[in-house]
Amino acid sequence: MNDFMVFDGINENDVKKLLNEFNALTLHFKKDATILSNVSNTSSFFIIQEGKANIVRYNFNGTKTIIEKMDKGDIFGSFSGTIDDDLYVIAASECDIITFEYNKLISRSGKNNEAHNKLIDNVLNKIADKLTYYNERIEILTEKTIRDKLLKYFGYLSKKQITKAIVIPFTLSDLSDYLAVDRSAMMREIKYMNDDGLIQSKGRYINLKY
Amino acid sequence: MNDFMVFDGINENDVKKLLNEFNALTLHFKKDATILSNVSNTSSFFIIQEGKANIVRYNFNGTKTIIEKMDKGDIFGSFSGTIDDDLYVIAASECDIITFEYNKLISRSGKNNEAHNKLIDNVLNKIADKLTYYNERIEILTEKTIRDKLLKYFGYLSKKQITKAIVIPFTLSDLSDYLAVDRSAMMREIKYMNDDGLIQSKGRYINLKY
DNA sequence: TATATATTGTTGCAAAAGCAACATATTTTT
DNA sequence: AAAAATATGTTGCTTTTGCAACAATATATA
Repeated sequence: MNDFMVFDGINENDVKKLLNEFNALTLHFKKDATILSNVSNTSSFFIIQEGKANIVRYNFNGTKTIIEKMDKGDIFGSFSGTIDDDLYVIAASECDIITFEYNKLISRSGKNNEAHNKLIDNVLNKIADKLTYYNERIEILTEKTIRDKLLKYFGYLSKKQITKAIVIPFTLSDLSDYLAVDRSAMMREIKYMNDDGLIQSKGRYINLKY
Repeated sequence: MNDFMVFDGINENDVKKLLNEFNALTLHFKKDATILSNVSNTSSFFIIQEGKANIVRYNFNGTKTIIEKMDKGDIFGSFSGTIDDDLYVIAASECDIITFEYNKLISRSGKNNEAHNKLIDNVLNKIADKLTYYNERIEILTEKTIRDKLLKYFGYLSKKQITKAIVIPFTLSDLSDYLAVDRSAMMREIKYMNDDGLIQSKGRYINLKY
């Protein structure tokens, strides 16, 4: 989701010491393996050391919904935010996951304070980033029309990519999922926006004309 | 949003000491006063000690949107999550706000460790709650039809209120805002749901029949 | 207790969006 | 390089939703 790691700013030795104190485990998963079931009930804390993972809901009708796509450096655990118990974390690629008890993170011992402080700071920042990301999505989803959703999304993207020549970072199908609209209806709207001169686009490459 | 305070589990004396160390200020605001403008750029941390406040966006066309309603015990600051700069925090009632530099919270001195640890734990939990709340809203907003949105919302509410005889905790107008749908269309759908025997409702009082 | 203000409830009509069923293009796998 | 699998692009038709403009209650304020 964001590009920093929770161990940034802590030297490698201190990271080792901390993980040791926490009785942390590093687990390896193959693609599509279940990393965690029943997300809301875990007392553990997870860090994606390497690879990708998704938070997924399996719906009663057999379909699955990707609640969140996570990358290297992302964290998850019961704080990931849900009151549902049908959520899973699934490896989206081969990945290495560090895990330890959430309590260890919070309750500090005397030693290694600097490193521990920095870690907590990083975790807070990570969660804050997650909040920002969620907030952004809510802002988009509360827009009434597909066009307004697209415009808001493009706006955010333009801000992040610091250009009006934006590139959608996933497939258009995924975009329609993200915006929670029908894909064909979204394609139609993109066409209309081209017709109206609002944008000039080809596939995932979009030029904002405003 | 949730019912615990960030100072829960810390004795009053330690709270005072901490706030002193943090150079915290307690500010009083009258209803509709601006507590904070440019939310995303603050380096301060805020706690609602008493009263209510809203995170609000003033749209270019003059309308305002309530992004989040906050109560006693809620916290806000740049972590509140937004990349926009047109957000304000407005007092929704008379209120007392505690504020100090976010840095003070993170960087721990030698003394008062127990209390400080507990505070950070509470803050993490608060933010995690916020995440849960946001996540829930996203889940609802991604439902396709108004009926599905209502059903999902009612489901969550039923879980929280531990009954099928739920009471919507705000006006139906506010509910339509929360669901991001037209109010009259929502009213119509509620009527249809009554007709279909899915629910039995009168105003904000709803009996789930499933 | 009037009066004003806010909330709930209702409806016809128009606009937007979803669905389904394709064709075409691109990417991945064998 | 073929074949298979994904992804993109398009359209007619139907359903859902939004909008606007009300009436009827309920709640707050003078």
